[in-house]
Amino acid sequence: MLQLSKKVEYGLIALRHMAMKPSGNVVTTKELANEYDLPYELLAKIMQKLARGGVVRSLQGVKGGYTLAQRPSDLKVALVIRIIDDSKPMVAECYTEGPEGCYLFYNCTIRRPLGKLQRNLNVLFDQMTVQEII
Amino acid sequence: MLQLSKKVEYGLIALRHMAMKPSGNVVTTKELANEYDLPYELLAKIMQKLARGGVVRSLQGVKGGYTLAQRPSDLKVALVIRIIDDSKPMVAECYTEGPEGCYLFYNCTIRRPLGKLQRNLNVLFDQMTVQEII
DNA sequence: GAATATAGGACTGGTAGGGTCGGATATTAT
DNA sequence: ATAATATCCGACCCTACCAGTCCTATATTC
Repeated sequence: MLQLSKKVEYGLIALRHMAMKPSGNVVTTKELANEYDLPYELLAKIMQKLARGGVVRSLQGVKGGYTLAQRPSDLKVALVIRIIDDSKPMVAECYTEGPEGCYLFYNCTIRRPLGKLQRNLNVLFDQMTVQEII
Repeated sequence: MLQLSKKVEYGLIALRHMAMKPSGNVVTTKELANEYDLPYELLAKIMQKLARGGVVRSLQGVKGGYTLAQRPSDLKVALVIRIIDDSKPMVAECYTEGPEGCYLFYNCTIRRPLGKLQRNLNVLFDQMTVQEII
């Protein structure tokens, strides 16, 4: 359906929330889940991914939580998608791999033309930062 | 994963094929399936949808098949997606329905910002025609 | 050491997408 | 007429993926 996954949505909501607080402010998953009524455990996983991806910094322990590891103006939406969904936002899968990825590869007549669309899409996601979604 | 469905891909391949033939040329599903090694029955369904959607004209019977019902330069990729997938290419589902569609609606903080991205995406798909993918 | 936070593996359940099958209908050619 | 060949269309399967849950381990604070 060509649609962002809920995970990405939740991730963006969380990052936006953090971006609106003063820099360095610690936010817990619980707090986020309550505030936006998101499933806690799922959100927790997302935050962990964002932490592994270097987008947020995690602090363990009783006073722990997450802080933004990058300035919102530097944080590209494309990166968030890549981290959470383990993939670039792509129009067709054939843009990742070579001939192995798609049995149509040589027969596929729309790969090249769709590339144009793909590039435009990339630009879109690569330009938009978390700063802009505040 | 934010990716075009295979159905849409197949549909575009078919339409491109037809667009390259002289106008009015009749093409059968069988021919298309053989040429591009696509699953016949699935492609047949897609062609039927395109016919119902007014994108191609169907001719039944032994000498039957499909012809383009619109000039390739008029045929928007967005329309093809809408017809085949029964949906607009959307970033988030909340852009279809009102508050009923999404329980987050009022809490959702990214709807408005994502709208910008959505509009850009719409422009992309609305501008690109089948003519351009030849 | 109790409380509370992240870390992360395992599992479930629903749904949509890709693909298949069977039969009905229309048209042409023999 | 009837055989051949095309679209039409409903029903079905099956697999993969996604959202969501559960449970346990680990780190940190008080």
